[in-house]
Amino acid sequence: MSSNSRRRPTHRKGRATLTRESVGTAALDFLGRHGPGELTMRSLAAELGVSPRALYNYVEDRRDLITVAAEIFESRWTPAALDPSRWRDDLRAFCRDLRAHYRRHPGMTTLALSENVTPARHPAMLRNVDALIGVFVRIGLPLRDAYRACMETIRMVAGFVEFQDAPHDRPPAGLDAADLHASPPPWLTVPDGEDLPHLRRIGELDPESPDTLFEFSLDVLIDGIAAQVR
Amino acid sequence: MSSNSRRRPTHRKGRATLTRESVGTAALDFLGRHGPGELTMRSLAAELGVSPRALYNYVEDRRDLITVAAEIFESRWTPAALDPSRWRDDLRAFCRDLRAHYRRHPGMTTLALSENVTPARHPAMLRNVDALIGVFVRIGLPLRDAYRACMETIRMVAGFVEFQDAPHDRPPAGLDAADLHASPPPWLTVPDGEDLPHLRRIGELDPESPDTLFEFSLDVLIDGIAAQVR
DNA sequence: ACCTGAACACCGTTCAAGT
DNA sequence: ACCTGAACACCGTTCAAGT
Repeated sequence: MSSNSRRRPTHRKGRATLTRESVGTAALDFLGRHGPGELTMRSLAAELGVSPRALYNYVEDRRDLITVAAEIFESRWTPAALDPSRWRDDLRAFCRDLRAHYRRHPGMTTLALSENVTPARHPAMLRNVDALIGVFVRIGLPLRDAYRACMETIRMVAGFVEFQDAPHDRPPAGLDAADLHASPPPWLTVPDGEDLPHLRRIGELDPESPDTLFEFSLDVLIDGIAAQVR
Repeated sequence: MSSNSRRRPTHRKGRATLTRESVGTAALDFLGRHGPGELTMRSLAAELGVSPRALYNYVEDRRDLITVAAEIFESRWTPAALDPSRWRDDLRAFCRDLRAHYRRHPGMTTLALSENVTPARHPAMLRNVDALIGVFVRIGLPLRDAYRACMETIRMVAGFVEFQDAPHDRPPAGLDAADLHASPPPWLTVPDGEDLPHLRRIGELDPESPDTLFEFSLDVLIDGIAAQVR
């Protein structure tokens, strides 16, 4: 009784009371605005208007903070349903949406990885994964292959965002915009004296947007998965 | 004349003279033995038997150090030639070899990414990329698709190593070995009260090795690329 | 119960000085 | 030319003390 009726105060000294979840949400939203390297206990505390020490009342340490942020990140992913009868189109839309989701917090995956945070802790994530596996089963994949295809799908999208979109969306300081939107990227410019005929010809093509590159990756993924159905 | 005949000493105080390349090599090899988070200017200097300040005579800063390490990493990748007439088998072997190469220095890609180091700086890397594009052209892909397929191939392998192999090969402290080699991983264990039929059945299958999972990814990739040939 | 401020052991980087 | 050692501004984390 008393433990239920006596509620935690919702405010303290003019600002909202911190909770484990509010701290994690703040960390996640911080990642939407700044690079992962800028997320420190001190900078987050400053943004919340408390001392760094205060955060340790809600998370165990920096690794735990990132764990909470990753969980909230997963809970915010609400994909559309997948209809097995038109799975190709639906899977394409599903992946486009997942890409947009990852892209909202660039570096989240890499950060969790570098901090040894294991993903898929949130029930919503498990439900989404289960549904994706279900579609692959329905189109005729054996259960094990359906699981593999699910992992491959998520890994492809996450890899595309981390390796392709993240550097594109948050250019490293000291590179001008023209270089960044070029395709092939400047690092594929052929050095003098090298005989690299294909790269040379690609350099002469119109630059390509990440979006059309992503569509090609989707073509490969979807056709590749379809080929596993026997 | 004199600037050529007067060579740099190869040793100093009993240890080999440092160079930009030897420092980068040391950093790369350090990544083969320790996690990326352990690679600091101070720890690397200690391993080389010099003061941290000494490294700054050869690299500009930590980011530059990682740039050099990444270049040497690329120069060490010596893939076998690809024969267009049996491109499926050759591409499979090519990717297995590339995976092994990445795996020798887990975290190299993620580290370069988090430090905003742009990849593909070494001429050897450019030659390998050009050759891979060449095979895709020879099997009938338009040049632009050949370039896309090349990027997709490398990104798939890099993503697999960083997201799948790296956590597997270097388990986070505090997880026992049994959990790690399970498939599905422990984070896909179905919580009580949740109705996730497919995940539940997958949990009952025999655990799967990363190697067979990688072969499935290769099946999807190769069949998917083949489907783009018209 | 939850906070602050000082402190500790790290880190990257720079300065001044040695040889 | 290349090094060392001290120093500075950071970081994560902990301690002791406040309210």
